[in-house]
Amino acid sequence: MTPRPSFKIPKIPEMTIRRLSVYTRCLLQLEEDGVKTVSSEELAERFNLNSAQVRKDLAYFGEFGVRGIGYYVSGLKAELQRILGLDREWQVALVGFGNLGSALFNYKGFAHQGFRISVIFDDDPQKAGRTVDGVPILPLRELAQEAKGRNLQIGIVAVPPAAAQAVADRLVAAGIKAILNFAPTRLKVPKDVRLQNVDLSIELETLSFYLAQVSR
Amino acid sequence: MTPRPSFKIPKIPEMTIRRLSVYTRCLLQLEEDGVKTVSSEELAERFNLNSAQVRKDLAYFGEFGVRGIGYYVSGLKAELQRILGLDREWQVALVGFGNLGSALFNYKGFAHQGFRISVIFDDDPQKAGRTVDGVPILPLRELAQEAKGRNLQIGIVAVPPAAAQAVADRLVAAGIKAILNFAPTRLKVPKDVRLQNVDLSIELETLSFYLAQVSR
DNA sequence: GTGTGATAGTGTTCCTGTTCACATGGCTCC
DNA sequence: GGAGCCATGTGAACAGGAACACTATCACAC
Ligand SMILES: NC(=O)c1ccc[n+]([C@@H]2O[C@H](COP(=O)([O-])OP(=O)(O)OC[C@H]3O[C@@H](n4cnc5c(N)ncnc54)[C@H](O)[C@@H]3O)[C@@H](O)[C@H]2O)c1
Ligand SMILES: NC(=O)c1ccc[n+]([C@@H]2O[C@H](COP(=O)([O-])OP(=O)(O)OC[C@H]3O[C@@H](n4cnc5c(N)ncnc54)[C@H](O)[C@@H]3O)[C@@H](O)[C@H]2O)c1
Repeated sequence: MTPRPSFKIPKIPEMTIRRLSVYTRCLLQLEEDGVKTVSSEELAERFNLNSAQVRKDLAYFGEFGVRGIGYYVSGLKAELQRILGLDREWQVALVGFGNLGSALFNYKGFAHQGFRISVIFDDDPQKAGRTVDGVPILPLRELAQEAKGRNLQIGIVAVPPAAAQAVADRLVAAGIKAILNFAPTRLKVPKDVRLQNVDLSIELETLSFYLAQVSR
Repeated sequence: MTPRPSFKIPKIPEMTIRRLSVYTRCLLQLEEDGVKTVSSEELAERFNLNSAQVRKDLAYFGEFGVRGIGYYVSGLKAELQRILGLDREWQVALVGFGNLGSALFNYKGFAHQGFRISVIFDDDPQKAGRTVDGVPILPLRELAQEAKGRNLQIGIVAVPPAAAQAVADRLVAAGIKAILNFAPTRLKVPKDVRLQNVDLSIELETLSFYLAQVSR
């Protein structure tokens, strides 16, 4: 019944994955600083969370630690990068090259982690046809053929809310299995497509809720 | 002991607040479409979640519904906006006017929800001193005095990771109680300051984890 | 005014994720 | 080579949020 490979994966909590990401970043820093080993306790206090949490998160994927010592920084870093799929390059399609889309494109941090925006789609005739930093901007209708030719694996949706579902449908139809959505819309996608939403309004409204509470 | 007003607030789950935000957006749409009432069931299926969830979320704050009918769209919308603090205008300070900062500034959606970016801080001498759309860009050192004069309540951190903690410290020192952080850094702030992080690397890495899993 | 149907509100159960606590087991030093 | 150390890995307790199922309540029809 499960579409997952059968050999393992005892169901990993979503939050664990997010923390792995954070640990990885921390390990990169530690490695740079020349630190060789780190304990779950040390790692935990940097993010003020529980050391058992850290151990449990890591133990989902294997026994990376050494009792009495801790974890070897570069070994663990490599393991986590492999687990998170950061040991390879992902081809990313950016859809929507407006305010947000261009900010994302110009941000160099993603490329360092192996996320390569190799093509941009935008239906604005002023933009489509141009090239930025050697990356072509194409009309959305060319998505299907480009997806295959470029082996696109991740789609970023940075178009206005009204266009978001249509764009997502196209991405899905093109065989893309992972979508990062910035539009404030609840997109419908098939179960085998992983959807991650970033909704800045929610973040701001959480803040204003808090402020409204304390100022009442 | 609790700094919260004593009359109510039986501890609201974080996720409830985030959902209120989503409900509000949906209600705005429904109102626009001329829909007068909506049931918890209808509301729930739009986000594929449970109708009991919706009712419980709303019941934390009062009895807004009418049994046998559902919720009156515009009444509920107004209530939720009040609860989320969207019935007033918040003064927002944007720190860092680079790729991301300018995308956020140019986005008009926030202003409609009452979040007004009334001043920008950036230490780049090429930027500081200028004005964009009537909003001044100032060096960070002027934060303290501006915070009082402009009654700044929310700070957005959009500077490089290395500068983020220093900026956050300044925001805190200036009396700002709510911070939205885009830098991939775990900021340390006092307990009475509400911190909301948006970490796009985590979102992308969650996607690549998923892709790496299924392709194994 | 009363009956009926529909839906909100809520106590309880269930389940997932977090924390605790301890036994396990590799490393080091004598 | 054995003893002691010390941080890991993990089963069990705990907590908090989500789902369920039931009861109370309201609108409306007759
Ligand atoms: N900019 C921000 O800071 C910000 C903040 C929060 C949310 N968002 C959301 O992110 C999304 C993008 O925001 P933005 O500010 O970049 O908007 P924008 O209007 O600046 O850019 C949208 C781009 O999408 C393109 N586009 C429109 N329809 C398209 C289609 N069907 N196919 C291909 N391209 C299409 C447009 O040509 C334009 O270039 C929006 O959904 C917005 O709500 C943005
Ligand atoms: N742009 C993106 O899409 C993106 C994506 C993910 C994360 N981020 C994060 O968001 C933050 C901003 O990214 P960006 O791409 O806009 O960077 P950027 O370099 O384009 O802009 C940073 C701005 O901050 C200003 N600044 C630097 N130090 C400052 C200080 N001490 N005080 C005041 N201003 C200062 C700089 O002058 C510059 O204008 C970074 O932390 C980055 O990691 C950005």
